Amino acid sequence: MTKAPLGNLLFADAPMGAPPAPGLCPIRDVLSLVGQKWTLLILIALEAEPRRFSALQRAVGDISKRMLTQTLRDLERDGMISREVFPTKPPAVEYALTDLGRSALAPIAGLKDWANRHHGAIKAARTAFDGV
Amino acid sequence: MTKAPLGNLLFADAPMGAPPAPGLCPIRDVLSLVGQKWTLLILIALEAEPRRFSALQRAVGDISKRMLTQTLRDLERDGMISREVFPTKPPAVEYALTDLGRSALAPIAGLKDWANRHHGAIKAARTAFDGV
DNA sequence: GCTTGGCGGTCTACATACGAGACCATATCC
DNA sequence: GGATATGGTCTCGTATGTAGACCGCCAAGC
Repeated sequence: MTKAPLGNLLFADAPMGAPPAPGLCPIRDVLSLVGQKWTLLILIALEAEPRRFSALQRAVGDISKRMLTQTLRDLERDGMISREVFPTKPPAVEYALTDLGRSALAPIAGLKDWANRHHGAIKAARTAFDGV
Repeated sequence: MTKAPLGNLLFADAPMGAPPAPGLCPIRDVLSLVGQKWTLLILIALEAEPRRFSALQRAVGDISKRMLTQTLRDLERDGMISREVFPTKPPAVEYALTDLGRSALAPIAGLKDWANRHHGAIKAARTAFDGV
């Protein structure tokens, strides 16, 4: 019973026994998105209002175009944001949160709260550990 | 006012204007831990009871000793788990969740719930996107 | 005509993260 | 002596993440 490796089920309700196929474990899937460096930042930047490519880059500040493009693609692929192209003279591209993307902000806020509450403890633990 | 790049504050309450120093942004810090491949798996494996090194490796299933060691070190450094060595003949080492580590399981559960609820939508969006 | 600058990206190069497996010292079992 | 188990470290090669230069298009300035 407990013989099936955790890696296959990843504390989700996925079937056991199978090799760790992609898409098998919800949490793993979601984390591989959320865990990326810029994902959350972009979601937050879009929370208030839709933004265009360059506006996003300016808002985030230190992200390269390459990473911005890639992260936006990933988010779009997962249905978290929408991408709309306006055929203006210099073509404008606007990105906006979808309902799915907006719904993700709630659990993320929970994580953010935890982070803010316990960040001091983490930093203290780190200092103590490194000081040894 | 909105001139300070988001990257510096990372939607947390960190002071603005400074370069993105490590440890400045709680969320970034926490995510760099949680976003690692094995971190959550190990926290989950330790949720029920403390475990020894080899027991952890067997529980997770497909993790190498190298990654197990490294992830455990990181978790210990951040005060999420404790490490206790028993001077038995073949020395035994037991890992357990600290209070801090245990407190992190709550927000993680929130994320897990969201993942389970919306994983279908994400997979559908992915299929649609890839099918284009 | 020529340059300069913004827009929305792609392409190339490097650093880090990850994975597979050898190796170590000790001790027990057969 | 050989196999097994303990808790690791070390080296190597590969996958992935990240940054920075580059590109074609168009508009404005001169």
